[in-house]
Amino acid sequence: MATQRHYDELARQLSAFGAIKRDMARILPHDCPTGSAAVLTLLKRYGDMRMSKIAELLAVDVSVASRHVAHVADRGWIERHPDPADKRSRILSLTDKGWKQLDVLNERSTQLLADRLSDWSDDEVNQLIALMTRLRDSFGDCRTTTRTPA
Amino acid sequence: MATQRHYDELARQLSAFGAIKRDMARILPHDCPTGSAAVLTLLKRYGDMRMSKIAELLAVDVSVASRHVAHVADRGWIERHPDPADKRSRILSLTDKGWKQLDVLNERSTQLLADRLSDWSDDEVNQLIALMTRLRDSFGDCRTTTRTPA
DNA sequence: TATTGTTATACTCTATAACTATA
DNA sequence: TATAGTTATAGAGTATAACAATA
Repeated sequence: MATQRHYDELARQLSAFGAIKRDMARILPHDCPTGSAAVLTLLKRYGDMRMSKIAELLAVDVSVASRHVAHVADRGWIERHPDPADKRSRILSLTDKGWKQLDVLNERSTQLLADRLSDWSDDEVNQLIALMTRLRDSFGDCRTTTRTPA
Repeated sequence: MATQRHYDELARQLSAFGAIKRDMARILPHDCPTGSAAVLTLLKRYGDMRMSKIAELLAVDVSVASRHVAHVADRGWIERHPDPADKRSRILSLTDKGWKQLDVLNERSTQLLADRLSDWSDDEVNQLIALMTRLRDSFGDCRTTTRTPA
């Protein structure tokens, strides 16, 4: 349990983090915005999956995931195969073009981070990753939170 | 200098952080979106300042800051006084209504964080804040980064 | 009836560019 | 001529709700 002062500071850091995300977004090819990149990255990391799983991992509504997926499918980076076990569902999988696109993304993000984090040690990066992971866990499935009225 | 694997993981955490920010946004009054809340919070923290300073602290373009500021000014939460020393400029300051709005924001965000971070120690929160602050410093003024073409 | 996924609509945030007023 | 700030426009991300197809 932390103090009020800490909450203020954390809220401020969270708010200011947008600038970092925008910095990362600026290096993306302009036909591959952050939503598309996120879909490709998840498929690379976790393998084939269905729409609903993508939405869960992105922590967005299924309708949002559907849009991002449609965009990368239009570019030929993934394919949507009907699930034999449930014809309502579609299984997403990376194409060869998708893997090539991932190489581009990977090269660019690595270059950016190598530049920005040139004076960070392995250990520091590990600590940050660990704490960020824990924070995400603590927030859990955020989408269920009820919006407070004015 | 960290390894490729670390970069991947950090990029993933950064991407997934949006869910946390959206969770925080959901508790806001609907006439006070994140941009407005950020302006009020900065004025509370750093005191009166001009437009350009707000934009710098938010790490957004001045046009964006101008919109957020106009919104909170329309609600009567801040006032824009002409700067006697430079009539092009305007100095922003919180009104009594603004301070009351900040009380509301503070209560809500504290409640949310107290819930989400109930099992975090003071020390852990401090570590996270320190590392996030350092990360922001490492990225510096992100807005100058050149966009890469497709 | 319930669930998977798509689409239409609306809102927030953001950057670029054109513009006004002042330095 | 350069700078502070405003506004119009456009693009990306998101959520809600209505809908189609299938379970």
